[in-house]
Amino acid sequence: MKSPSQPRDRGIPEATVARLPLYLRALHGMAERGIATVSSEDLAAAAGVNSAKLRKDLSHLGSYGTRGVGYDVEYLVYQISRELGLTQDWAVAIVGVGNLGRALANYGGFVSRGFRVAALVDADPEIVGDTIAGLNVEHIDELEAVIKRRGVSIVVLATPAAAAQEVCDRVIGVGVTSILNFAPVVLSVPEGVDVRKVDLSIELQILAFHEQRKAGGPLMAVDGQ
Amino acid sequence: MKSPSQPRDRGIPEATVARLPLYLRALHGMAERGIATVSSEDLAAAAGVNSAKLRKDLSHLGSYGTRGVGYDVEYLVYQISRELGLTQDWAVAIVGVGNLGRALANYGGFVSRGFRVAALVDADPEIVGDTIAGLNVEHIDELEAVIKRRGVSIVVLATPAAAAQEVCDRVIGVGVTSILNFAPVVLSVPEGVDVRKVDLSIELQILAFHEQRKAGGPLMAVDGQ
DNA sequence: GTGACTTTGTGCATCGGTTCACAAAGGGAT
DNA sequence: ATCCCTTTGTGAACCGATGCACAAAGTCAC
Ligand SMILES: NC(=O)c1ccc[n+]([C@@H]2O[C@H](COP(=O)([O-])OP(=O)(O)OC[C@H]3O[C@@H](n4cnc5c(N)ncnc54)[C@H](O)[C@@H]3O)[C@@H](O)[C@H]2O)c1
Ligand SMILES: NC(=O)c1ccc[n+]([C@@H]2O[C@H](COP(=O)([O-])OP(=O)(O)OC[C@H]3O[C@@H](n4cnc5c(N)ncnc54)[C@H](O)[C@@H]3O)[C@@H](O)[C@H]2O)c1
Repeated sequence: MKSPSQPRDRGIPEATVARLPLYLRALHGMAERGIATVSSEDLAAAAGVNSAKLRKDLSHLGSYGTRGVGYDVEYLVYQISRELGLTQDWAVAIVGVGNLGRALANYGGFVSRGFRVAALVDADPEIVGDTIAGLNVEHIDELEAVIKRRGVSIVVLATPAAAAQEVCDRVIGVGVTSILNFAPVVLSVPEGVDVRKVDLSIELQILAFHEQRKAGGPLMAVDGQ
Repeated sequence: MKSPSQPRDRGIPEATVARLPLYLRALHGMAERGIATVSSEDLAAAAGVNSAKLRKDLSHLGSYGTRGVGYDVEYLVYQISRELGLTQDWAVAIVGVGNLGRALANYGGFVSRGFRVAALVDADPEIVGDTIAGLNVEHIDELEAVIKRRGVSIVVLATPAAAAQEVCDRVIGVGVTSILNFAPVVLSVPEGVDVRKVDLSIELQILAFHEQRKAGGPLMAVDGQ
């Protein structure tokens, strides 16, 4: 059923996709330090993963290594970047310019990859019209217009939880299919829309769970229940 | 090999632990709206998961439901909170009080669960001594002293990448074993220390990957390679 | 009390992901 | 040109997580 001339699978496992940015970061560091080639062992160590996993991950993109030598750093950077879609630049809008939205807007780490903050949108008339990180904050009434005008394809939600679903619905209404959500709510979206969530509070709760285990775990049997 | 009187397994799967906070959030919302009992079906919908998964998750904590009825909301809130260690309060230190650290310090969402921001620490003499969110920013030289004095058990790292490993080593040196890392570096830590990382840029890259697939996926075959 | 109905808790098949371990591939020395 | 050494790419076993499907358990109406 499958032509043998097909070099790539065109179906990269989700777990692999999530690690590619890690490899990319490690490779960038190596490129800066003038390292030309790297073995799977070394790259895996730099990315904090097992070397067999790294090799299997990379094998999903194609056969870009040289046996006995390793991987060419520059070439691998290019291949991973292309696979992730970082060879084009992505216009991102941040909706909700409060504590968090502001921090994100001022963050330089986005631009360094192919992401460009193209719009800031808020509902508070006090904030609308301000210039933050060189961008004018636009009114939420303009949401749809701004997204279309600036060619935004990824929306970052940093509004209060109560407003998140409504904003989400509206941006989906104008064709956005990629959303990064910081509000502590489960967004309901139609098929075909990707939502990734970052929830600080959940991370802390997971840490607390393990911390409790480490500290009082074995003791807890005393209460009998 | 296993006593049947043992009510709980004392070995909750990691995937389950990661979802418990989600259930807890949904339950809190229901408690506020005066809902007394809830079925696995409804709770699962509110948390955005499959109901069989929810039931299996909860079954790891014990048998807290009533067949034919569902789960008592208040009781389940208590059981999950206890399991996650949220019945005690956790002192958190934020190291690196820049854009992001400030946003975190001002965020109310921590306190609402059992987390209390107990200390802010930075290296910049311009910032040290300032009061942010009602807390005095302390100097990084005082790091170890502050952690011990305030009983900090969870550290949030919001320094630049270059400083993260050093700060990490130092807090581990005074007994901290739970770290939430925002800096884009792989931290190397000894056995027994938990690190969770939040990396914005990785989330965007994952979204970009899928966005690219949706947009140009089938077209990409044209380049032949 | 009885029977119909609801909903939990879980055994089981399945799936995706991880890890091991090694044959195949290539480079470089002689 | 041949051999040795290094390192990749991957088959296969393993492991944890998911989801189906249903028997067991409990409620509620009468
Ligand atoms: N600050 C943090 O560290 C942090 C951490 C985790 C999660 N969060 C979550 O991120 C979100 C933002 O947090 P924050 O601390 O920046 O809150 P914030 O109150 O400082 O900012 C929210 C901003 O959203 C704007 N807004 C409100 N309704 C809007 C609407 N309908 N459309 C557009 N903008 C609207 C407000 O005017 C405000 O500027 C919240 O959901 C919060 O729970 C924040
Ligand atoms: N701001 C964001 O939205 C964002 C998003 C993703 C990741 N990050 C990461 O989070 C970290 C912080 O980002 P930011 O935007 O707040 O940067 P920032 O430069 O605004 O803040 C960093 C702070 O750390 C302090 N610092 C430097 N060295 C220190 C040391 N050795 N000990 C203690 N404090 C020290 C600095 O004085 C500064 O106040 C960075 O690693 C960044 O890559 C930030």
